[in-house]
Amino acid sequence: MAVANRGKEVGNKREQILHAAVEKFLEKDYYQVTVTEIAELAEVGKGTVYEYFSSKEELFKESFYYCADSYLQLFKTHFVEISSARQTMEEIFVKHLALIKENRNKLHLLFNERPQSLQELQSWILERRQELIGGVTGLVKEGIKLGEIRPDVDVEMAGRLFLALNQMVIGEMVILDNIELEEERVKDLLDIYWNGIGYSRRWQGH
Amino acid sequence: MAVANRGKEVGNKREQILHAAVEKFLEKDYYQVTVTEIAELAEVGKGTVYEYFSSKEELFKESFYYCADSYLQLFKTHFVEISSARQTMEEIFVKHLALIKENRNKLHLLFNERPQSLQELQSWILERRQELIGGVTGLVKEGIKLGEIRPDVDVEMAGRLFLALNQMVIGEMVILDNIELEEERVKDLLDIYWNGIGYSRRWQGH
Amino acid sequence: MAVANRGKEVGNKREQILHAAVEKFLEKDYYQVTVTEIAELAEVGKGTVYEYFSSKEELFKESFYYCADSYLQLFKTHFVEISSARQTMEEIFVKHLALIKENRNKLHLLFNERPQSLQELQSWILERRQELIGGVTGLVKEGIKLGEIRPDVDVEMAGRLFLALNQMVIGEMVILDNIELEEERVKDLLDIYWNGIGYSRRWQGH
Amino acid sequence: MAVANRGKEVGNKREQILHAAVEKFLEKDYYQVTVTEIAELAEVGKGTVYEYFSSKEELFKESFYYCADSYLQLFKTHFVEISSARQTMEEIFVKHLALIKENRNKLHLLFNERPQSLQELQSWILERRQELIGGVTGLVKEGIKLGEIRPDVDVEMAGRLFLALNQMVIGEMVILDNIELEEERVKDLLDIYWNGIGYSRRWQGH
DNA sequence: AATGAATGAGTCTTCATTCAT
DNA sequence: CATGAATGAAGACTCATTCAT
Repeated sequence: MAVANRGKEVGNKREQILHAAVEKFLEKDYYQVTVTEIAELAEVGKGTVYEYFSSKEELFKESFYYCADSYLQLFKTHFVEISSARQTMEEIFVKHLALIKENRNKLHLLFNERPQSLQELQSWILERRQELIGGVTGLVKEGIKLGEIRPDVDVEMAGRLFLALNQMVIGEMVILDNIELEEERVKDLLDIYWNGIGYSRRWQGH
Repeated sequence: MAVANRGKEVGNKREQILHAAVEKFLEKDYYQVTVTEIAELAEVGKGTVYEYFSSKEELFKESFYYCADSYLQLFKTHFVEISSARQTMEEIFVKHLALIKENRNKLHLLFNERPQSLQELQSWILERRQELIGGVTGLVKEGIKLGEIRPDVDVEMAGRLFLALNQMVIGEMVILDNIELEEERVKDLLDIYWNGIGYSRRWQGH
Repeated sequence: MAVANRGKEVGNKREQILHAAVEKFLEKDYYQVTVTEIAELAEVGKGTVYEYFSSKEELFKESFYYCADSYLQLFKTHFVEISSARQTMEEIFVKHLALIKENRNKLHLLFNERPQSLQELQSWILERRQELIGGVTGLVKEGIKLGEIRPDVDVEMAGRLFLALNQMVIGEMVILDNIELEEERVKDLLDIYWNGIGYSRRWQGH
Repeated sequence: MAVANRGKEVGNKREQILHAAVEKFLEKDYYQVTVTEIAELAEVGKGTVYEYFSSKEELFKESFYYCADSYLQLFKTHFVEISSARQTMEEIFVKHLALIKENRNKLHLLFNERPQSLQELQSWILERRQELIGGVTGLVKEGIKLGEIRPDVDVEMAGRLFLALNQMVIGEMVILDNIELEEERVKDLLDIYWNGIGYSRRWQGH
């Protein structure tokens, strides 16, 4: 018994269950995952799940928060002390790609079907989203201050578009996962975002 | 008359049910909508639903296809005989916005979570998506030929980004529906797409 | 239309339906046959079935009677004017075998699952059975009178056993249909019935 | 005690359900018995039935096997170490009769109509039947070796007929249950089987 | 007479949750 | 704390029967 428990901390069981839940919710729909299944994978009794989580919905929410965390962190750590908007965006973008490659699964959960009935979760997502938008919009403003971004740009739209860009990459790789985006091509996306696709004087000059 | 009506009647019942289904599926999860509920809304017997649709899954698929149709048409009608890529994109973009305003609901279904278990549906969506990507990529190529778009752009990425742009608008308006995008601001998005956000010489010249 | 109807009599529809029903009930359980199925095979509308038969149960009963008829006839025609019990039994036995070979299907219905709820049918079967038993018992009595059958035999048991013999052949061939009984071997059965299996003086004498 | 009881308890619930199922299936058709009904009779929740049996079909099969067991045992225990075929057959026959009187109900299930759709069950029955036939055929062969049975008899047919004899008794008593066979008369059947009904020299000598 | 669209009662089965041990 | 046997509400689906045309 001691051996079996080696390395396991207090609060261990809760985590076992949470991990099992995440694994299952990544694999299948909320509705297609059964509590029994999770309990089995976590190697605990079905009743034990209810010792730590009040319901299947709660368990899903916690799983979702758990998976969302690293994703949100990625952005947040870049919203402070910017020396260059362009560079920061590139960093976010590249790390984003790396994160996806590493955690393809974890992210999947974020975009899987989730029960609309979990109103609390929906609100949470909206709030986080507002935070993100606020963050990237701030980034754009900073870029304008720094003279990197043209001052007539609609800062909020620009921010939202940057998010959309990032999420597009997720869409391609995680949801549809039928494409293996190379870093090069992904950077092209950012280039388009920065320079536009239009053939202006700038390019004519070449 | 009898003959003409018989056909209509049949179509009517089927449509009644389909409309009811769409309405319900817009309101709730696939799994949270019951066939009984749909039958009641359609004001037909439960068994009648099964006269026209072989299963709940089929009913959902048909609902989805029904809602997807106008959306897909929007793009497809613009993929032929282009005189200007910029103008075409603007047209698509504006009509897209109009469509959203008119059919907020129908579109909602397209972007709602859908059960991954409906594998056939997933494939259908992927295929349609590939078509769309092909279409917009073609549009970009055309733009290059016409000298509107810079030739060094990654055409596929540019195409995908255009799609992402459009879908972003949906995301903002339909899914989150917490914002009432004005046409002006939406056009700003397209401007960013075309000219980029970067402060290049072009802007410095002003 | 005239061509399609050629050879069809009045009362035709009823027979079409009955034949279709028999065919279906031979193929599958009462409960696994649907009225729709029968109507389709009979090439009539579902409602038409109910014009001629008041219910599915009634339709089954009629099908059963129809199939039972030829079987019962076989015996009945031999219960009159007997010159030799042994010979009559052989005749019945051989014809029985022939009937089975010809109508394997029709007989199948008689032994297929039938809804116990059809009390009326159960009674009918019991009555017919009593008739048969009466008949064969009479045959045995006749045999005794004619000096062919030993007078100390329990006539009713002997009669019932003769029936069992016949039904065994059906059991082997129709229900289990995993054996192709040759006429020779079947006659051996009758021989056993007539002479017993015991090694009595009779045989010792050889 | 706890351990011993736990096992018993589990067995008990399963048996409760099985007994209830047998009772119901004896009473009515497979298709006319509902799982709810069985659960009620067993005094357990509907869901509990599915804890112990994966489906209604499975429950029926188990009920059938349960009922078939004692019947099959009866024969099997007599297929070893025979000193007299005649005596063994009599023993089987008499015990068969006793078994019927005791377990009229359980046996009923065996000879009730059963849904042909339960293919697995049909196979099982055929296999058991082959075993029985093999057994009784062996018995006949033994009888020939022992000089009790005439050597020119078709052993398989003789075996099958012996089975038919036994089943006839069931048929008369259990299925039709309109007759209360006395042991005497039943033995007469065996006598016919052994000595035949024919009036040979043997009898003329009396 | 003939039809077949419409119906809804009735079934099996699943699974989140509870609670006695 | 931990368990898992027991539960029953809920839902998809079938099909005999009816009835308007």
